Amino acid sequence: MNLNTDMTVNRITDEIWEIPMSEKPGMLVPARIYATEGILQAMDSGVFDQVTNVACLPGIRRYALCMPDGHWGYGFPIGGVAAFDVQDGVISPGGVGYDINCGMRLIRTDLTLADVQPYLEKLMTELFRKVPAGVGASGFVRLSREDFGRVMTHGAKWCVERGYGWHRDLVRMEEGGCIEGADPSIVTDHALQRGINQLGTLGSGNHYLEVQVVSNERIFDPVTAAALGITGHEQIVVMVHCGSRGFGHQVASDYLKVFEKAMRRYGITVKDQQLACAPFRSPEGQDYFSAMNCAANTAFANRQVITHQIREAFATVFGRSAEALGMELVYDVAHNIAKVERYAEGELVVHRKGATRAFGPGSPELPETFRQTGQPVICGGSMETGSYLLVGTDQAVRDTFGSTMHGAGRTMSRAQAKRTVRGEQLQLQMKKRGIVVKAVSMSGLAEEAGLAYKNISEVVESVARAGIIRKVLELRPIGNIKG
DNA sequence: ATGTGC
Repeated sequence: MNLNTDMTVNRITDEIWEIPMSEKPGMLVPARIYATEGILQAMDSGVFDQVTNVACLPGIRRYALCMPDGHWGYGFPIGGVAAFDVQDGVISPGGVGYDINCGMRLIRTDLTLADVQPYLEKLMTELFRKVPAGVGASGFVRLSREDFGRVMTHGAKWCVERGYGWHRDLVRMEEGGCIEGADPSIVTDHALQRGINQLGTLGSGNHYLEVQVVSNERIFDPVTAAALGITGHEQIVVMVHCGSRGFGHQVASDYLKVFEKAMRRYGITVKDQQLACAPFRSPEGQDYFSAMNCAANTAFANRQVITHQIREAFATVFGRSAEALGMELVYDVAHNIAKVERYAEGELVVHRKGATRAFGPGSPELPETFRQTGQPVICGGSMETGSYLLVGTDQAVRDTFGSTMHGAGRTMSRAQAKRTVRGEQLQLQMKKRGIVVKAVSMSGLAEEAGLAYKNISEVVESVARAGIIRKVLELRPIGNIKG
């Protein structure tokens, strides 16, 4: 087997690979990578280096994990999962990522492809107008400092109370769209200033809003699909990928600085400065956790306001209310977050960075709505290929701290993609293939070309065979809004 | 990801 590492990588099963503790001095647990052999061989050397660095962090339990969409990231690999004991373990901003509570949202409709096709251009124009996108974009919601504080503490709940969306949306979000223990007083003024005008904005990079169609022949589990509101027949859905924008970015930057100093104070050494961390129980650790939760709630709120704007755009174009169009939320799930969860080892701080929670039907944490199906997992592919709706399993809870993959995962750097693809040409080609793209930046569009990403079907297949999700259905894009 | 640099 030809891998991009000199380390010993042992095959545990066809989809689970383990790097033993003997491969790097200081490893406290083995590292495990979930991937088919093909995907493992394509993984960059950074994944092997970084996942074994994570395995050296104080208080880590069981394994440092990486999902099949994994690639090199800041300190931790993107696709990384690591759980630390709440008593003797650490919390690390690099294990969450700069975009705190970057996540996915899926909205169903009663519309079909035939209903939407004649109005697709008009719909995408209206969505592009109603959902501000691009670096530094401001939203339509004007907030006082007090109100922004409530967004930080109440998340999507604040939005719903202000008329941005429906009360029944809340049950269809991880944590009900509102994480407890967010204290706005420990957020810097700088972060507040950056975030206060960005509610309801998409952002840039790989963030997008996509109109998709359910491929009838690609419904793998019709019973679960129906339970989640998707019955097929070329049904139209809307997917949103975005996070906490400048606010979360500033929170991450602020605490990385704090943690670099704190590490010296607590005598913690790490393999890479980007793994800066602090004991979870320390004042610094608790402050970051609280500030991170402020950003996480802001991201839930951001996706909630965007949902409101999407519903308005559809209502305008189709001349019926969003309720009449059946625009119910399917689910909203984070893929950049740290959370305290209980496992066999006790209470752990589970870091998921480019990894999605995937609780199975047996999880008492899940609301009644999902106790039969398991928790929905939304995986966005590249804008040229498909996306997936999956559900978590009880095996994921046992094997991977209730975690799975989050998307296709890059194979090509942004710079390389820009050298290979021209945005204008890509937009034209996609139009010919029936995908209408509205983009703020043409170079940004080129960076997100499908050829820069792994084959999402193979990535999904890895985790399906490993038993840490069940496949529900695949979605195909027909319209995309990009920052 | 990001007022895409301290």
